[in-house]
Amino acid sequence: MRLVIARCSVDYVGRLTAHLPEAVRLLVVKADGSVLVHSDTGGYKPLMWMTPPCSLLALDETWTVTNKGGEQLVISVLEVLSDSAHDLGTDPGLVKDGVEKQLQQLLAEQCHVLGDGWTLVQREYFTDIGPVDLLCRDATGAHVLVEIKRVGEIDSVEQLTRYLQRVSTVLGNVQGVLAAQSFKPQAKVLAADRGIACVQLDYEALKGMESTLPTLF
Amino acid sequence: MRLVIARCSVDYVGRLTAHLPEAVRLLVVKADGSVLVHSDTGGYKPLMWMTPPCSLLALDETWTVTNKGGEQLVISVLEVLSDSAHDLGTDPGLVKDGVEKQLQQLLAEQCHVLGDGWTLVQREYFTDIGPVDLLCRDATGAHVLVEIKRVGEIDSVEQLTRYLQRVSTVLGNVQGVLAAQSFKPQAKVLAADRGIACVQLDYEALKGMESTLPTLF
DNA sequence: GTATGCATTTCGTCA
DNA sequence: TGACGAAGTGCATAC
Repeated sequence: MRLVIARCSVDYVGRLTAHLPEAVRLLVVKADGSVLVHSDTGGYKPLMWMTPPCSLLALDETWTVTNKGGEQLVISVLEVLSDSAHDLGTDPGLVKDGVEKQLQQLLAEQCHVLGDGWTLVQREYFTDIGPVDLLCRDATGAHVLVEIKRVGEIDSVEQLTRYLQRVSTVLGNVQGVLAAQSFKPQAKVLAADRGIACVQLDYEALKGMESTLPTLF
Repeated sequence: MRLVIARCSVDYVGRLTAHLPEAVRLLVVKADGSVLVHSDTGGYKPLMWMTPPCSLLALDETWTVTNKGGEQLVISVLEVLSDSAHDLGTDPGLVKDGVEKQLQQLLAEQCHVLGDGWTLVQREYFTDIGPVDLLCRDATGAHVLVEIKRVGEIDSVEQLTRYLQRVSTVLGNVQGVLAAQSFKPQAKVLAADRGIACVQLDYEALKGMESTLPTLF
């Protein structure tokens, strides 16, 4: 990894065209060839960048980073204030505890929180337009499709609507439930309009109940 | 901006929990307090990060970055290989040439490319569920709603469908057109099913015609 | 390789 | 400030 602090101007020509006027910035050249241009504010996102695979050609003060798609990042390095290289080795990668996946698993184990007497038929129930998070039966034995999100938005309602239409040709009349930790107002309105129930999830409560589950058996 | 190359392990507890085993990485502390942890591969996105506003507390080998929302990034700095600070000053920010906005403007000026004799009624036609990109009339004087995207996807069809339903109560029968530079196959299928036309846009041609327009008058 | 859906999405705009 | 939509979205995974 090469780190350069330099006064520079940058131009990007690709999916859009963009220009950075002359200023002092951090240039990061990673081992995989990717290049990041960072300023001292606005965390996370580089001002400009090129994702791998790409190649860097440095001729005098002009660095040109080119992509397979023909996108180009042209950096005019006007003054180098610092330039260092470091060998970091390969990164073991991160271990993360998913969000929606975990919600899905917790709800699969505890789908009674969606309604009394509800039972799980199948998790990741597959249709020809994609997998439904949960297929359940309510206390009367009727099928219910459950879509799980961290935030319930209008797209989630549309998605579930498509699943319901698709599945109804196989299972007959099927109810829909959108389960999420929070909901956007428009999503609630549209869901109500479509006859889809919105169930608010309490992540901590679900986790808490899960941890007590093993002791129950 | 402070740049540290260090052997470290990192933990994030917040919207999810994640862990990075010990390895050599780049730590970036920006002037606004934000912290980035980068490895030598996988451009653009940090392995872990904290976006501003946040505060960094460095006690011995343990750096703790805390967020207003209570999210925490805990970095165990085991060995410092390099540590430098640089004053970058404020960045003038970037100038970018929009994509969808520009497509919208170009089409507003040249909506005849959508169909012979078509005229623009209004750009950003406002409904109570959001603005429609273009409201036009075709050669017969019938109203047409135009939704413009860079890539036409299934969501675009759903969005336009909602607009059509909403607007039809005001303007009577209204046709819909989805205009984009490219289309996902499923979007085309759904659009056909909904009676919505898909028009493929040639960005370069639109720009070219625009540049010639002034000379025509 | 293309298509689909998630993301600690991030980031802007606007009511 | 909150909601909503776009992003050079990036990114993993399933087909």
